[in-house]
Amino acid sequence: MLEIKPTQALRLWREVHLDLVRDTQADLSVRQTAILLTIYLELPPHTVRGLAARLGVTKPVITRALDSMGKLGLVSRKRDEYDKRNVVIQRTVAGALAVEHLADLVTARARELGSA
Amino acid sequence: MLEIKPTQALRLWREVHLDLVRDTQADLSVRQTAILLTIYLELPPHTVRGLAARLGVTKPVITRALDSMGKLGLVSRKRDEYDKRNVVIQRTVAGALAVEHLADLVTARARELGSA
DNA sequence: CGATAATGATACGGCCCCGTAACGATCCGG
DNA sequence: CCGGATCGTTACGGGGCCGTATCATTATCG
Repeated sequence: MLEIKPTQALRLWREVHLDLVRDTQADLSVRQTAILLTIYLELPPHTVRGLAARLGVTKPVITRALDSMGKLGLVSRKRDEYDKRNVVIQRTVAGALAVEHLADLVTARARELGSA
Repeated sequence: MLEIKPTQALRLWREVHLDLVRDTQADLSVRQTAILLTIYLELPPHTVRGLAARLGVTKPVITRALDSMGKLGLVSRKRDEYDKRNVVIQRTVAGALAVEHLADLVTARARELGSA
């Protein structure tokens, strides 16, 4: 349970987004961010279909997001050996670092907030 | 000053992003979000050049963002009558509502967070 | 005045994402 | 064994955003 006022929420959101813009690297879309965090916060295993249902989007959205985030080294894919139709999405070191970095940004900006 | 743990920060970020994905409408980019919130949180007047400098991006980025957000009715533009080179960016009712809606999302999700 | 600077907009080529529809591969039930 | 269901991927047409370079308009200053 975390108490936060509307004005604080907006300032927090803005500051972190400014940080993300300045971070030349990561320019993930809203969808990609939601996918990445779901992979790193929810219990494995993760599948394309599962993520699509979880986010309320179509499967190609997940496939493409995994393609692009895979190029960035944020996630990786592996065929499920027991049901070769499935693909298991796996975490990577780079992905874990990116998620951790995001957490740092948010907590740091939150700490700076006045009570207004 | 707002105390928030890294795990809470990530869960908050994820939940709000999931909400944004499900909100069929707004699919603003990170840059657009930063621009919108800057316009609505910082004191006017706002200019293209000022926003570009504030965000550390080039002017065309701002122009294009204003184009697309203008189509969505989130902001509007007006020539500065005292220096006709300048364009003054103005807030709109729809934009204010969108910002307020975002604040609601963040505060609501924050309130749901456990202490983990 | 005229030259220079400053502002925002536009043109271009490139890349990424979207939704729909179709596809190959794999599993499963009769 | 084979037809149908399920999985993830790919193809297609369309649209958006990017960075660089350039532009027209307006202001400034000698």
